[in-house]
Amino acid sequence: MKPSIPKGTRDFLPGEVRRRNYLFDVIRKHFHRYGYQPIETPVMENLSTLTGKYGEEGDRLLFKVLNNGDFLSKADAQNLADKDSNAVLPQISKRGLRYDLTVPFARYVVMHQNDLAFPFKRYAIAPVWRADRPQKGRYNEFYQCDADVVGSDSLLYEAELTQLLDAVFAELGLKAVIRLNNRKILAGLAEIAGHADRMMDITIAIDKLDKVGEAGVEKELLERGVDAAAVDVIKQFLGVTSLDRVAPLLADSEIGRQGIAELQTVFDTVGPLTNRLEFDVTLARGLNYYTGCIYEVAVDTDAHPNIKMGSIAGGGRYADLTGIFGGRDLPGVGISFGAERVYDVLEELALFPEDTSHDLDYLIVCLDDETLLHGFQLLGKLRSAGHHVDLYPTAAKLGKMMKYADQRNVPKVIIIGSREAQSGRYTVKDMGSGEQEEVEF
RNA sequence: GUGGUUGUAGCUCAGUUGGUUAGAGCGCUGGAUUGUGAUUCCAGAGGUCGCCGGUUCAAACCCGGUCUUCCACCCCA
Repeated sequence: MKPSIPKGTRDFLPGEVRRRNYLFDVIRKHFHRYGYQPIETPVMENLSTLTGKYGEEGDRLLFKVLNNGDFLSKADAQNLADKDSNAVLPQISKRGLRYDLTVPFARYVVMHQNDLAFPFKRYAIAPVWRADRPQKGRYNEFYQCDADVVGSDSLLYEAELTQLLDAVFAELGLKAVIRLNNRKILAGLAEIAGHADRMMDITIAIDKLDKVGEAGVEKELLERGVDAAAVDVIKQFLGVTSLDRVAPLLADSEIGRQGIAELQTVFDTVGPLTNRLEFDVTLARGLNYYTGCIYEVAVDTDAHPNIKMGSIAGGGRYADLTGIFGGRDLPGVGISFGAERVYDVLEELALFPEDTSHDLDYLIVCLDDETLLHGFQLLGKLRSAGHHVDLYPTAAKLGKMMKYADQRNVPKVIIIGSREAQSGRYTVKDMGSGEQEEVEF
């Protein structure tokens, strides 16, 4: 049988894992520096925890785990006969793989609220699963790197998370654009347009501006049942890129003014950044639990032209996530790095540091059985001194061993023959330059 | 979930209107070189043409199904 792995999943070679770890380490370091604490939750949650939190579309993309045992005997015979998947599903599956890290976090906060000090700041770097159709930069299993804080509605956290996003991309050497908006501005926009109840339809449509253009947005709005007069109002907002200019448009909306004020506070407090920070009224973000500021980060195509990649990080504030699980209604705000996409971009731009290309400092090779034992002893000595060292385990032909060293990308090879074993002066070859010198350890 | 696309050696890909024995480059193995990889030269091994079925005297090639890849939607990191 031919081995394979499920669609949308991947194996990683050692070099890829080193580069991924570098990326995770950078992100983790900054999470830690900003005072976020690590937590862990199961990869499986009860399906009841997950369903209904991501909208109808999200429910479809949840991976369901089949119950154990004779699960079909407990399913309703009529539902089975009708092949009614939706009706049978809850009878045969009570668990599912997590779809993101935020909803499990909300569940976690409610379950452990008496053990946590609020505001509670946590981070998690872990895989999530979505039964989406795979594309480039889009997998069924992928890692998210989340930092969230619950238990405070201070806008300083919005500013802090903006700084955190900025700091991570600055260290990675990736020029990014951090785009900011506020759901309250979108609510205000919908209100001004006379469709306060249609905010979702409106935001989904205007979110596509950069993709389909103004005419495309107009078409989509009309298709979604927004009348022509409202479309004209909405169009006024589309080209606006500054808060000052959008404020007068929202003067008659209480919630709109609130959104403006919140964003203004964030812009005023965030301080100097390495990357660009922009207000973008067309930024919507799908997850419907966001209620306040929303973030999205993209590669800065001025600095890195030819990079085609969707958003590489995102986040936002949610007012009522824990309420769903019956806890105190704690406000929260968080961000998430799309590790896979950031990885792909770093790879494409060759931004990974050189030292992620190898794992060893030295490889020891020995020319005969007598010196092999000598090599093994040197191996232990160098390892004790903190070096990353490996030994070729037999006395093979030197050419073969050098080739192995080359494949493992070892920077230096220590060659031990009878000459070296006797003198204690080892021949060390620099694989980059090809030069050799004699060294005593 | 909808529509399309891809699959041939370890990798990247050729392969004519269906016609004998399916090729190349890189990689791999061995040798030139029993103390030198990456560079040079020589030789060799390696393929159920994704899988299942159908059409045909004959299928890598045509048809159906299925899996996979990538793309556009939907949605999203």
